Amino acid sequence: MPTPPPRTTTPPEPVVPHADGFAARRAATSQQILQAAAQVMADRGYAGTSLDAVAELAGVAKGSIYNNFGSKERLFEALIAHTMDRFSATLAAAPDGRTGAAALEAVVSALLVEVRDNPAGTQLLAAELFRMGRTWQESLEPVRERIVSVFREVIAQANPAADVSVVGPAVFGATLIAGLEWRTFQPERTLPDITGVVMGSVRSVLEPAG
Amino acid sequence: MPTPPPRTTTPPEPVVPHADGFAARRAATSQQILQAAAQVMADRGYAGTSLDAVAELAGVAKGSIYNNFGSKERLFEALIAHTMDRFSATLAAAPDGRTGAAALEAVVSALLVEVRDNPAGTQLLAAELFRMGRTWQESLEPVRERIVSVFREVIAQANPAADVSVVGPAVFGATLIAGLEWRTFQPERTLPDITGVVMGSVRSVLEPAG
DNA sequence: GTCTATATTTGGATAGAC
DNA sequence: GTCTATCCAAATATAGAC
Repeated sequence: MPTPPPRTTTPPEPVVPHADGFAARRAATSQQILQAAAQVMADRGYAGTSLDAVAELAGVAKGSIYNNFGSKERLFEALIAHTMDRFSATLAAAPDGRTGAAALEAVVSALLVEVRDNPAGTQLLAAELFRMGRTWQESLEPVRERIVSVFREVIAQANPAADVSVVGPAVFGATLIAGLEWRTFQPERTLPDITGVVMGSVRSVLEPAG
Repeated sequence: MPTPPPRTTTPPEPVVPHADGFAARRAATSQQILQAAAQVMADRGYAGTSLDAVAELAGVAKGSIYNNFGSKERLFEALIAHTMDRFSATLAAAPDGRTGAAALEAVVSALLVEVRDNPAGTQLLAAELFRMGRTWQESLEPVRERIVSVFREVIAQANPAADVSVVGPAVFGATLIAGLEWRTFQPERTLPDITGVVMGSVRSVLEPAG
């Protein structure tokens, strides 16, 4: 490949996303970088993502990534933390006082909403979550644990006899995979529709035994 | 890192795995490379795996990888194909004439057996399966489809009213995630035990409606 | 057809201008 | 604090001996 032509993206333009006054303009580039990183890493995974690609998509120089995050690994950790804040907050708050089947349905629906509305974050999580090598185990295991624990707890509350250490992950997996399939192959279907089908598939976890 | 000491692995030894006569010695190094690639890629993923690491683990020179597979991408494709042969053959053959709940239980159990006995292949598949970028979509989408279709078909046979396009992936996801959790955190539990818990979680897919 | 170099490219990280 | 330019390690791929 020859020398790439000096990119024509308006260079000095200050890029004010939504001029809302004064303070909230500070970490504008950080947000752009995070968003771009989420997109690229969702496609190619952590190792497969080059910071050149992130910088190009974010519309910033590669040096800015280092000024804002220090290293590729710390960028990834910041991205995971950012994604997790949204995930865990949404899932943990979903029951909102409900109990039993209603609580489980709320959690299932909340996860499906994330799959639909935050596809980059969801796919990054799904793809990296299964890497069990000691490399990421430290930074990703707590993430998996926090998500699964929401399912475990709501199921345990609804059915104290349930074997939540296996059933919790099972319901989580059913929701996640069904959600990915929904978003990819049947996006025209509605959230209540898919929620109902998933709940219908796993509703026996709330019943005594088989 | 200084010059690595000239590796002490017995260099010229012909490495005859199981001297069984004549013909079946041909692709010995290919098998070693595939097995090593499965192990390393399960930990680090495709992009995170260096051919140096594969060559070292396989006990062959890096040049041999190129003689046998041509490129890193073609090695990965061969590995996926190899893993898929085992997966799809096992899952598709699992029902073995059974119908209804017994057929579904056989498929669930067969997937759990793979998770237990073929951890490298399972994790590679799980980790790479969720990458939706057009990069791997072409080579991995058929893989996902073949696996999910086994679940869809056995459920459709057992319960014609089931919404298999969503329920199939849901049961697959429940089994896969529960199996990974089993293998990682509770390996002391037995296969029939886990199979029973998973089946108990999703048994309602075989019933009329909720 | 497997090994030991070596070539070439990619990509993480840094230095210094502005 | 963002950019351009550069360094350097790592990794894909190739050449050629044996």
